[in-house]
Amino acid sequence: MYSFTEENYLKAIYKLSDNNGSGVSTNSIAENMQTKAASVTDMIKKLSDKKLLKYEKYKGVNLSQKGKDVAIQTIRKHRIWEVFLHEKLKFGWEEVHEIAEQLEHIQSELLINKLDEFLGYPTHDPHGDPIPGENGEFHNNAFVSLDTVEANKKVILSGVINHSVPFLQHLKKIDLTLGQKLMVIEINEYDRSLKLLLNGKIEIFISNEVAKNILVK
Amino acid sequence: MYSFTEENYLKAIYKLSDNNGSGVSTNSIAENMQTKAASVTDMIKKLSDKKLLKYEKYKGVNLSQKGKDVAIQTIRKHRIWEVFLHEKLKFGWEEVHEIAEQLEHIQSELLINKLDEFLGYPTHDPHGDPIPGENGEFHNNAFVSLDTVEANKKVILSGVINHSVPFLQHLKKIDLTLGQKLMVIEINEYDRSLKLLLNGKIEIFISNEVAKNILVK
DNA sequence: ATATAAATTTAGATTTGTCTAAAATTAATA
DNA sequence: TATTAATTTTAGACAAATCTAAATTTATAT
Ligand SMILES: [Mn+2]
Ligand SMILES: [Mn+2]
Ligand SMILES: [Mn+2]
Ligand SMILES: [Mn+2]
Repeated sequence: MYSFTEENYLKAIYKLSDNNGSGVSTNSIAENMQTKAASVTDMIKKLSDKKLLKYEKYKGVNLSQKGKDVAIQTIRKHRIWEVFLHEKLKFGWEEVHEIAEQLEHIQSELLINKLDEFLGYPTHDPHGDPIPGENGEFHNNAFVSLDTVEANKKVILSGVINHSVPFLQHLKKIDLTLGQKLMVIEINEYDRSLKLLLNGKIEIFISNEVAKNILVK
Repeated sequence: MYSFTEENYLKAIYKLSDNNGSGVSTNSIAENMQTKAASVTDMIKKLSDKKLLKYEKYKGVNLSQKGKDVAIQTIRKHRIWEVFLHEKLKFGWEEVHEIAEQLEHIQSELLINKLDEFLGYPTHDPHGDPIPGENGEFHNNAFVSLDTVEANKKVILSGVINHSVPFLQHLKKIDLTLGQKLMVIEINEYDRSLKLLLNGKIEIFISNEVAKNILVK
């Protein structure tokens, strides 16, 4: 139905939309897609012709309902594939994104629904991001970032805000993985760094910078 | 590394090669790929420049070792994905090919090897075709077509020669599925049609045309 | 051996997606 | 407000893959 490139543009524009009604700028899309502004202008003209977004010269773009639908379905496919790669094929959570970038463009609704069933209808991907349903509905995840959690409360590591490979590798290195049970046992007032208890056993220290980027429930 | 189109051309040429040293003709490639001869000429020039095949004007093409390697790895990916779709996602054997045509182009050696491991290193795809190993080695399957099997010998349905969707749907309709235990209990001399016993229970009749296209072991 | 037919290649165009450099518009600043 | 700066769009080109129509080469038939 839609090309790889079209799906990637729609996904990028969707992620850059703040729902403030303000159009997404050409430059921000170009930066996000690692391409040039001129290429973006060319492409948004095509997407506009196909009624996937509304485009006003020099004013940026806004996705139409149709455009949002395609973007959300692409995100759904991406995140379901990430779950498969992590849960079934045992890829690290820092490895799944790149491969899912390819798999998200496979065209078969039946495939993604059967895969969803095979995985037991997961609600979140390995980074803690919610997986939209078949009809595009998002259920809000009530995750909070670890730096806001009070001391001596048991929580479960459920996601990350920073998705970068270096950050994910760092978490892996200090044994902070998805599903990990943990408790804040000390909060240093000075720099808001934390002492954590993992699985009721090991104690580790993390900086506030790291804590801000960890989601727990 | 190589584009979808390049992989598809190499796969088609590989399948059309008879190993007689005789070049694969432009027209046969065009027919196989559902494209025009002129497009084939354009593409084989590019593949020749990349040393993936040897091309002599008006004389057809022969894959180089490099070209064969790419073709075989693409076939490997295709067949492993078919096993996944059939075994894990419960797609019918008439449905897997089309989706595998897309999945075979996903680029990640690690992915296909982890998938291979996840599936328990399958040796054959859902149509009974052998899956080449990581280094391209084919192990010969010793399957025989059902019309050559003598009466009262127990065999297992292990593959098909005709891969067409209508043929596979017909087999499904008459309960002939992969792994089915069966025995020839009567061979009609007149038209070489067969009476079969399925799972030691049900008796069915099949024509010689059907029997010729079924592989058993 | 010539003529006709079939297969193959070339010439020239098209579509998709990209780019650089230049022009036009909008935003920022003095 | 006038000038400069930043953003965005256009113009023109390019690579990949495809096509149609015409030219060329090879095969077949008289
Ligand atoms: Mn991702
Ligand atoms: Mn993710
Ligand atoms: Mn197949
Ligand atoms: Mn197959």
